[in-house]
Amino acid sequence: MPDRPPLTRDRIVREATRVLDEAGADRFSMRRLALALGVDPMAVYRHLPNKAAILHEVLEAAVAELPLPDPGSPWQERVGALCVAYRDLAHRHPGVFRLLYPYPRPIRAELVVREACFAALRDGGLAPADAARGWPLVLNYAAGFALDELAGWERLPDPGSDPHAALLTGGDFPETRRLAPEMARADPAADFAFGLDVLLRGLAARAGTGESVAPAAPAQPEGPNGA
Amino acid sequence: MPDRPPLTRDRIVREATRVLDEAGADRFSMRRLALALGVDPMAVYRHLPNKAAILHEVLEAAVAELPLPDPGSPWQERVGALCVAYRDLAHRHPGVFRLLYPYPRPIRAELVVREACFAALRDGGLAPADAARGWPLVLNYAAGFALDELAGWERLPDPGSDPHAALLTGGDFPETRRLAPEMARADPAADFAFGLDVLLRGLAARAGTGESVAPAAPAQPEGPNGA
DNA sequence: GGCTGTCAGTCTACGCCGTAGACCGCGCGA
DNA sequence: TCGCGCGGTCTACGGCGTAGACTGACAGCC
Repeated sequence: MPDRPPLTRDRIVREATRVLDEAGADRFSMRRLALALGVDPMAVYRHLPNKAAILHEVLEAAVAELPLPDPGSPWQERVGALCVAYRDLAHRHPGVFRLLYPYPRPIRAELVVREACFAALRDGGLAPADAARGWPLVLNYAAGFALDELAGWERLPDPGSDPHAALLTGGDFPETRRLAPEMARADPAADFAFGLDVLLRGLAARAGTGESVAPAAPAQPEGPNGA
Repeated sequence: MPDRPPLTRDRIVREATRVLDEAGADRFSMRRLALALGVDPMAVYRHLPNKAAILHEVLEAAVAELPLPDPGSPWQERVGALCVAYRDLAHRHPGVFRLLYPYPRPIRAELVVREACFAALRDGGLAPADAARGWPLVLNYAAGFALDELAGWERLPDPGSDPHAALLTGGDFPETRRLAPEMARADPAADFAFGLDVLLRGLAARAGTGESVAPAAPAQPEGPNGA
């Protein structure tokens, strides 16, 4: 093993990201990672305690890549920018993103993204409780959309076609059949814009009313309520 | 191995569902399933070709459990009922649901659910293209919300607390800190209703305009919301 | 020089995993 | 009676994550 750059936590995380994106999560193994690093599988354990820790660091690093919206721009633009950032991340790191989305543990780097989202929603006039609820709403939209896109790419070929089309022949699905041409006309950008538009319209409408769904128990006499 | 009920595809799928929900996806193995069935691991292969096929059938069976909304009720109620059905499914089959959501292959049983959703959205006055786009929007909302809930339960204890709270101590997150009490007041039902409300308001507003984002070709510079 | 400790990386081995392929006993039609 | 297919079993292979012992290079100190 001549003149190989020394193993570092950073190099491991970067290489793991690459392997994950190129090979997919289920083909990612310690042995494969070590091979890519030109190193014995056990060498990695000098720097990170186990496979789970490696994956966690990969996710942290990926989320840390997310650009934050300009706090000076209007709140809708900021929410939109966050969604776009998530979608771009999914395109850049598909393997990582598929791990990230249903990931059960909290990610440190996500805090700043959340903070930006909260601030935008508050500026949009949402009551505190609704701003708190808005974050998963926005995140889930962007992430879910991106995951659908990734699944579609994976499916190939004929990217525009409806994945269920082949199954349609049996049953009785008039609406689905009617909408098939719409779905075949793949325009992810327009689709994404549609969902974002619906979300923002909904949030704006909600902010307009000034109301909030009453919390379960009136235990707490409601803190800072007015914007 | 005395007087054991005969192995059938159905029994395998049912037992696999149970094991998956109780042990989680990463502890689900052919050997564990076979043990639960009281049978040699290889016996299962007489009925289903491999592990992936078993998981696929488990997902099909789970999705087939989804109740369909009453086609006579108003469209908003129907969309809401679909979301609730997905959430209930997640509660009933957490292990399965975690597999279901980012699942890349199409599920036959989902066709009827999609059909119901399309019909509701069309009845809500959405243009065909938007009805097609609305389905993933609605599904992703319900599924994403349910996944968040599952992750929260898994995390335990102190279910109401913000998972990031412990990480907050370091940085500067005024909005997050301000909303912390809101987030600690866990009321999933109200949270779910909020998101649904936002979604339905957005969809209704969108239907009201009668407009639809133009499909790719005529290079309309931007949708109603430039990102 | 030798002695010691530390650090980076390697080697071996264990117990899991999915599943290919040979095998076995039984019931049934001929 | 025979043969055969069907349901189930056994053995084995290659790959997995990682514990634990090991090796060599180097630093500090006498």
